[in-house]
Amino acid sequence: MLDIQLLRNGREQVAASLATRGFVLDTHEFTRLEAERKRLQTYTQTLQAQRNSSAKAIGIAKSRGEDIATIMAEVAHLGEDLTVAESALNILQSELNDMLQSIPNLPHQSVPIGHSEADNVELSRFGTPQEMDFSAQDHVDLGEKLGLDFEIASRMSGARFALLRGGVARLHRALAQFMMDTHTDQHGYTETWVPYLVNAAALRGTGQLPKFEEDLFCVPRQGMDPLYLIPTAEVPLTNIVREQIVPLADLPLKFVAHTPCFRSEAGAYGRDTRGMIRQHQFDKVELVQLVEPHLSYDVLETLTGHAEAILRALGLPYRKLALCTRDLGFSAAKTYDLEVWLPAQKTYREISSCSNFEAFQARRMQARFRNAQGKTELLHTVNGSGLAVGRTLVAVLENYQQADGSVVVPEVIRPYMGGLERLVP
RNA sequence: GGAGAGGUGGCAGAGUGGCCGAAUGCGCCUGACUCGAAAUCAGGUAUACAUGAAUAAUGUAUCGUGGGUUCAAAUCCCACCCUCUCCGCCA
Repeated sequence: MLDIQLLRNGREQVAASLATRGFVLDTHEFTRLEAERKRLQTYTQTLQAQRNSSAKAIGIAKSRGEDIATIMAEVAHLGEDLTVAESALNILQSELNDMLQSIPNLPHQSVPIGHSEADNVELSRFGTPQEMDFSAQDHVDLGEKLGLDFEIASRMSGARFALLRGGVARLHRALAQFMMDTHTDQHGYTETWVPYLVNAAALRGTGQLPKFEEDLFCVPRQGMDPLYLIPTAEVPLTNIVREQIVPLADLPLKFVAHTPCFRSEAGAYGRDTRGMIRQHQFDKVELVQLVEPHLSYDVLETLTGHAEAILRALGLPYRKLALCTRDLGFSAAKTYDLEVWLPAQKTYREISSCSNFEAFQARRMQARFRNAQGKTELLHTVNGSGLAVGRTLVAVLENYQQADGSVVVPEVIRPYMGGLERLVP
């Protein structure tokens, strides 16, 4: 959520900034709602002040045993007027709030302006795609003989699910373990285990609601509010500080969690239908940092570096992109994507997304810290995948495949595989 | 699932209809005393919003959440959420 002061004082600049990401801000509607709000709020508060002073006067008069009939007559009409004014104000404030909740974050000044994902800017590359003297198989063909099964999964769950068995299942687990160990032991994150079902308020806090309900799996409950399956551990990890005032000495807070993620992929019909690239359920290791505002852009760099460290350790070729304004997610002010090389597709595919949200999520969650002056101030939130485990499995299978259809286990993963060096069909 | 108890400021803990945004204690901040500290004494110490140039002033809201009763609600009524204790069930 944007600071409403920003909208009041700099409507046109805000609108111009939002336009670069393809969002049209209805400034007329905002101005209209604001004017109406101001009028109603001032009026309501005047009535409330009247009610309070009359009530006080009645209390005093009564305790002195004076006659209160005159004062009572004065306030006779007040209750009704107040009810009308309060409910009108409530309606208006929730309209204003709905509008505010639906406005995406402002892009940081360093974000390249662009009109589509083609305008994302490649910043760096690591590694060189391996020359193969045979034609590379994709992970579906390759994995079929190694325990990767889509057919069985689709029979029990439908499209966009996978079932792993044997060596591939173990490799998947080993990759996640390696990531968790690296981030806790070497990068200083606190291992965290979190709920996989969260309420609507938590999702509003990070920005998945109210606009993106169709992307989520909802679990209805008899007589209770529904819960949602988390689309990413960002939601529970970031909401750790919801409605908290964190002491300065505790910052930065650094959390890492390995969780399943659930996405309906409602808008992705026909995209990436083959293989494990786009699934309703996938595992991800997520990094979240909660930091002081002046540090958040430095932290975005180091956090992205933590994700890169995994790719480097695994020896997977990748590139780093700065997303352009149009490609930015709803809550993000700036995002780096890491894309891993997939030899069968002969292309780079997203495997991590690292973003600075500035105070956008913190304002929605009321997540604050006490600064050196003792004043409360909104935190900045920064997060990134470190990494998407399913896609990492795909990348390892495809990049480490051999002519005979076997797959070499990356060296750093072997200790997690009981020393196994190779997956053999 | 059954029975009971309870949710008040950074913390502890009073407050059962009216000068209660809330006693008192602890903590914290400022000052006095002191060479300095401790102890002691005095004062201060929530958040958000509105009007506003304002970190001025004034007003409004907030005692788990949402409704209701009333001129007036932390206090009375209803619903819900959460926590704790005991019993049952259970990975």
